[in-house]
Amino acid sequence: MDNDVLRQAPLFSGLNDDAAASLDLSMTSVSIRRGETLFSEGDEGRELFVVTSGKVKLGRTSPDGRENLLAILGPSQMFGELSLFDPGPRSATATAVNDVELRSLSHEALLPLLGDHPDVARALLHQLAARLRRTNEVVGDLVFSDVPGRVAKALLDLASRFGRKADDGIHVNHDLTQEELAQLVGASRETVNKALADFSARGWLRLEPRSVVIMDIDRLKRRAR
Amino acid sequence: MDNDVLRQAPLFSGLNDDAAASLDLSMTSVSIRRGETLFSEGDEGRELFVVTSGKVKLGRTSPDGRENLLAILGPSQMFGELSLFDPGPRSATATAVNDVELRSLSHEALLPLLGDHPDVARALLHQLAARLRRTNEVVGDLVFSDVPGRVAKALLDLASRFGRKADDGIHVNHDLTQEELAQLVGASRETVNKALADFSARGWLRLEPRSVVIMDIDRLKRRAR
DNA sequence: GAGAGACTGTGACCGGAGTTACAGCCAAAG
DNA sequence: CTTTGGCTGTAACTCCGGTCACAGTCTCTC
Repeated sequence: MDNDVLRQAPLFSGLNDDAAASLDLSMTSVSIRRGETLFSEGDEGRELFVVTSGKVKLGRTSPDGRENLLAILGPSQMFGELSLFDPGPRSATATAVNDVELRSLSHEALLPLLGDHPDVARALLHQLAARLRRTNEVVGDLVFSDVPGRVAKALLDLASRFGRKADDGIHVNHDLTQEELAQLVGASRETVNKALADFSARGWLRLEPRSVVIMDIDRLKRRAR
Repeated sequence: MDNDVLRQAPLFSGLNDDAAASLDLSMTSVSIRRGETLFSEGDEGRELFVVTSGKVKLGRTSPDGRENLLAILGPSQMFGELSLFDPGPRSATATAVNDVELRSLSHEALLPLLGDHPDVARALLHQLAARLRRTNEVVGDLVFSDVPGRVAKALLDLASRFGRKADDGIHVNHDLTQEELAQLVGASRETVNKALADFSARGWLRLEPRSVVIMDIDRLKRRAR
């Protein structure tokens, strides 16, 4: 198995090398380009995906066409498993944020693993529990925090996953438009723009297209909670 | 095993009678009264609970003391499993809404089951996936719906779980104060009261203390989405 | 059955954030 | 190079819903 990124995915965490290699063989590769969608809300589909490179956004659309992003997923992260454990149509749409490489695993290939490798079951339960915790926190933020607070929090989350330290600050190439960032925090594009402009005016960060450089992470953290 | 309610809990769904009976033996009973709390956010604790009678609310408190309810749980429902699969302090506070009977299962007693009974693992994955789906929907509602819409939706949910059909409508004894209902939908008590008063004025429902009678469920459904 | 405390019902006020409306800007396409 | 379309930056206007402030009602205790 030639892929470190894949090996770090929670799905593989309980497997020895042999089992991992054999699981890898039963997966297939997919690649999609920025803006293309992998599956849509309402689709049938029983595969699970692991990102090997690039970023994917998971979103839902309201009856009147507005969109809300549930998550931005990067390398090693898994998605699409809900329709697998809780059979039913896909509950969100998966779209490439930039060019993306994925590995996909079918329902049929995964189920036997659960019996043979209890550690896989445990890893998946762990994964879902962690996601549920995180989502509960998002609910709390929507209820308690104002938009600038949620923007700050989203930036910190993106920074922790995609940020790279440099002399002039933490470079976060999130690849998201402000529109997408707004959908991620559940606010309008304009309001998010003003929050960012404000943070920038205070010297907490520098704005760049589809990217920010965080210069004062402590202030940002304080604004977030 | 003398308890049908327990037998319907997802935790037991993959077990034969013997296995269920033996699992039951390793659980202990707990009972608490209205207002008492079972565990609090931040506590250590590695047990999982199943409600056998009554209702429990799961809530989180913001730094400045405001509260948000994640769920109202009734008979056969399970909670507290997050700290079990994703070790860490409890992420919510569990409080009795009325007098409650519970069965509790420790970490140590559950883990071996996962290996021995793959169906249990599958049932739990199913359960968590369903919860995650539901929670994602709550996020969508917070972003897209106004307060009356969320109130309508909450009432419909409570009705589907605790409602009883009668000649004059669906009686929903939710046992929640309007304050608690407000915390459940993420709004202020006053705004929720006004939404309820409005629904009542339109003849969609009748208000009773800690309870409502839904008279026009279709209108309510239309208002909800 | 009187008083206290909790819950419900309503109004006045005000601020945060959505909506609308443009004006730059940049990158890709021709 | 120019044009076009997508993205970013700002301002004016409006309104939903939170806060504050009471009044009315119900229930439980003494």
